[in-house]
Amino acid sequence: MVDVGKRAGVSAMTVSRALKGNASIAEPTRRRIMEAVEALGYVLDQSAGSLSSGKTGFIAAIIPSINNSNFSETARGITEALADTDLQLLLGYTEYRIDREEQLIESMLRRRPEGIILTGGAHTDRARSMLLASGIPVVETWDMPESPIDQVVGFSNTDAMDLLVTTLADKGYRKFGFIGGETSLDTRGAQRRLGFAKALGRFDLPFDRQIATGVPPITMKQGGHAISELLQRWPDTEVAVCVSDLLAFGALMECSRQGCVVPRDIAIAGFGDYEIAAICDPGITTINVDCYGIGATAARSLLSAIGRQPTEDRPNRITPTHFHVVQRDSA
Amino acid sequence: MVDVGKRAGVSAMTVSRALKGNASIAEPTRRRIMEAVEALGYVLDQSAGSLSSGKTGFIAAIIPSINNSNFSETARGITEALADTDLQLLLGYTEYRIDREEQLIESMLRRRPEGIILTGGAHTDRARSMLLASGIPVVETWDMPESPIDQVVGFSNTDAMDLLVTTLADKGYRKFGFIGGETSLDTRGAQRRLGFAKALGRFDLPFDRQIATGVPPITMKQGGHAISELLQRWPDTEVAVCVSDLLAFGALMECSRQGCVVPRDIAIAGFGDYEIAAICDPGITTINVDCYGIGATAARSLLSAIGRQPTEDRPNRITPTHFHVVQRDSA
DNA sequence: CTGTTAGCGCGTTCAC
DNA sequence: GTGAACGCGCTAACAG
Repeated sequence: MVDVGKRAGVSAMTVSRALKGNASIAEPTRRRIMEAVEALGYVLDQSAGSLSSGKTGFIAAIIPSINNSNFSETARGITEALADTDLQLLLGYTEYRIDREEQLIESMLRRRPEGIILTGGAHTDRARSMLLASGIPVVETWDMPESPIDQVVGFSNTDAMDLLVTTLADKGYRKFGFIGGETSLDTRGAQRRLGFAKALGRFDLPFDRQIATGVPPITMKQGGHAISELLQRWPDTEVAVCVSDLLAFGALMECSRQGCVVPRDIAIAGFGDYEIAAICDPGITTINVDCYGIGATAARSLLSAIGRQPTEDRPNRITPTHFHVVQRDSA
Repeated sequence: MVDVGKRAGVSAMTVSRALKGNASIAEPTRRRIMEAVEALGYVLDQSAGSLSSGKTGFIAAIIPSINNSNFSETARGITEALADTDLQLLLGYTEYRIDREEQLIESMLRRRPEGIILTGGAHTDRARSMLLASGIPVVETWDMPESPIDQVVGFSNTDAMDLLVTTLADKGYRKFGFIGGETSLDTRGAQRRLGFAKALGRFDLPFDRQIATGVPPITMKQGGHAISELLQRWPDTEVAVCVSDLLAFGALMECSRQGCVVPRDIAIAGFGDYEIAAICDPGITTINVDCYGIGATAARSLLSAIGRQPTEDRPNRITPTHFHVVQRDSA
């Protein structure tokens, strides 16, 4: 930067101001500086700038998996909301492991992000205390935690699944099966399972037809195995409710292979409203949870919290996001 | 850090050494320091550390879309390869826009990454010169560029598609259709289209049955529209070759809705070997391109280049990655 | 509008 | 095995 200054005949300070753009610089000076910058191929060193200014320009976000379009949509929402700012997204993924989340939080905190967005409300104690000690705003998403760390932008997975099952029961289904993963690792899955039981409980229907199929990430393939197992153990099941559309799709295809017609022989429902749910034949009845909106809203909340946003409306600590049933042909 | 030192009765310097772990510290001292760190919830400030040491600990990677499992697998490969190092991934996505790539490269270069991984070989001139000026190792992936910037880990999209089409022609198909996107934006798609024409040219078969369906990201839905258009314009088409499995799947489902049986009435082939290609019914014949391996190899090449890896074998500037046809029932 | 001074929080280097 | 001085490249604050 000093070199650039020399070449343009000004001090490093003036170069800094010209590059930031928000200070007043004489037009000719500015032009000379820009030319020097071009000629030297100079790019600002933000690590040094952050140290000096105390602002790193980072927002950290942690999602369970990068390879799941529900969560990557949330990441897209965050990115878009940050587009007009000079903030940069530091993205990490946990592969659904809470211990990896803790590591990730620590390594991100080392970069001194100005805010952090998490997925879910389940964290290790150490993670919680590091976040608290950091003093930066935190947004938990995709959940309605009982004891939030700071802000929340999400929905109750239990309520959402409850709504879906209630809708199906209202349509006349009585013999429900549930296909999910090992609950220990997939906290959102566990909550959905709870919603399944809760809804059926209200209808005085049994909710013991449950298949647990491996640890997250849950794959389409597991859906195929699970539906076979479900139908083998309880052949008269009327509807299989899956913890995600990916599982539902795998189940659907397995049925197709076995010559079992959906929804005539068995109905199938999913969760998440992935692209595939709308495209496959029959389309999958599911819950849409506005993944993109969760990310965009979480990012905007963070921006208000760090005073980078005109704070149109006072950001609530808890922002519930919308979800709704999408009726298609599979159930 | 000074505070931690005070609490433990040592200088900040000793704290720094204790936290890095590679220096020799008396065990009792070390324990006192660690206790103080815990008590204060202290987390190292890496921006300051980088400035001082000249190492930021960042590796930058840019992919077209986070919401495409081929590319997110590559990102996973990179992450895994970095797992045993103290390097952190700075991930960005361009939404398939070369101008966004340029912006992204600039904002990443500001963070002074120690290496950078790009997708594809098409970049703006300014992007190229910034990368060159930065002096850091660059790896281009998912392509075989004619004039590489530095290292390359990838394959020829043209050759891969050529192989697929040749395989299909060998099986007896003669009337080929092609479904892709607007070539201007999707460079890899354009190369695949070229491979399609090249292979058919060798067989003296016509390659004019081509549908272009919108700009990337190409969705499953577009596959449905495209196959309808293809069959309307050229009803006797025997096989529809799609630029990606997502398109192929959309086409497959549209056929299913129209009561058109695959592969009896029309065969369909894809590209990328996405999870869905193996699960759907019928399974999609496609090209597997080892997405994960591309990422892992690219990251390892970078590690050697920056001397963070024992450089087992001299990293070649050009590392071709493997691809192969996966035969399933759709074609 | 532009320059000067000081210091961000660490790691490097050298001394003890 | 530990401490002190110094500087990384930049920007905040204050002059002029």
